[in-house]
Amino acid sequence: MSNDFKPLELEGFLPYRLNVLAETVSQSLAGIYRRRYAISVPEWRIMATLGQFGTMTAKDIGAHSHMHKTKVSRAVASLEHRDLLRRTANTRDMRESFLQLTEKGMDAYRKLVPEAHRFIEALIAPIDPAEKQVFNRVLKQLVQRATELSAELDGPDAPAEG
Amino acid sequence: MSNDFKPLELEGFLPYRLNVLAETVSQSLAGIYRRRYAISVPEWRIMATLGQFGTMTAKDIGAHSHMHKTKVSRAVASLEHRDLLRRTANTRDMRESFLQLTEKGMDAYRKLVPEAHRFIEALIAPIDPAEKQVFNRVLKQLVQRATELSAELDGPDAPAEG
DNA sequence: CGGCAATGGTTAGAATTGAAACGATACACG
DNA sequence: CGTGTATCGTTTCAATTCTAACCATTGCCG
Repeated sequence: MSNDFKPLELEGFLPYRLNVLAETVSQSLAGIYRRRYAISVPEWRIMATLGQFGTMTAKDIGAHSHMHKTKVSRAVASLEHRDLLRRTANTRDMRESFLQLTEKGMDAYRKLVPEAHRFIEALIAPIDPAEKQVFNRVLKQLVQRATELSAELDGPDAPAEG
Repeated sequence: MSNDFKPLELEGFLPYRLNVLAETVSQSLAGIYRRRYAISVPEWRIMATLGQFGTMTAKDIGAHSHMHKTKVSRAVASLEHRDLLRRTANTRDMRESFLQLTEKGMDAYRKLVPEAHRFIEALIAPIDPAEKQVFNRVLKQLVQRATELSAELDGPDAPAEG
């Protein structure tokens, strides 16, 4: 067992840094949604998904927006309650229903999207375009790699040692 | 009113992507801490901070590790309860105390750190070294910019405009 | 000194979240 | 058909986390 102990600095530790960045960005942006439309992050994700695809089931929304089904369920209920979203029964399969934005929901969506774009612009303004591209590419690679690792570590193993 | 509506795709939306990455990475890594030592993320952050600096107050830990004081308070209590951390009164100011890892805490720390390093290695293995550097630089820029934006949006404003 | 605001840290209460249990529907298969 | 299993979505319960209130102590200033 090697005793060459490589120290760890939290502020340079990638998972920590990613969390801090994600949280800071999320908080700022969520503040915009919330202050102007009282929309939460889960609700925003649903609106973004429906705004993009028109009509979807709760399950598909969850898969696309990376959200747990209970989170989707609750956010959908909240949006429906506020007339931002409408359910339509799927007569072919009564377990699920089709979800879409109402006219009011579309209005909100059409106002939110440009604000989101502006926010992103402000965020990445100082980044060099070439580096931005690299960043995007690496980000994508990391997501893929993290997903693989997650599957590896989660699936097998777990021999409750110690 | 301009109708040139730039669509938004969630899967390409930076805040969303950052959240998904941070969460995936965090989950995987947290699984390692938890399975082997029953240590949570807040607890890990505290151990990492104390492992790096030796002795600190709860307030300083919070500042350094970007955690809310209640989170620090509870995680410290849990670590203390398990003899991984020790408090020492500050006789100069009885409101705070000095915190440090116990010998047992240091042992755990010394085992955790190499595992964390291995995890990071596995995570960034496929990334080109040059691009890795760029990624790091951009990541740092984004954190700074997000912090600025956060302060701007949070501090002033909020004139509840239509 | 003596009051009073500020600070470090804990505790209480409310909100958010995920796991597990559940109800309803659909599908497979004898 | 009729029974058993899988699936969609909701609800319930427990854990985590934030906001606020709080306690003890310190520092400021008259």
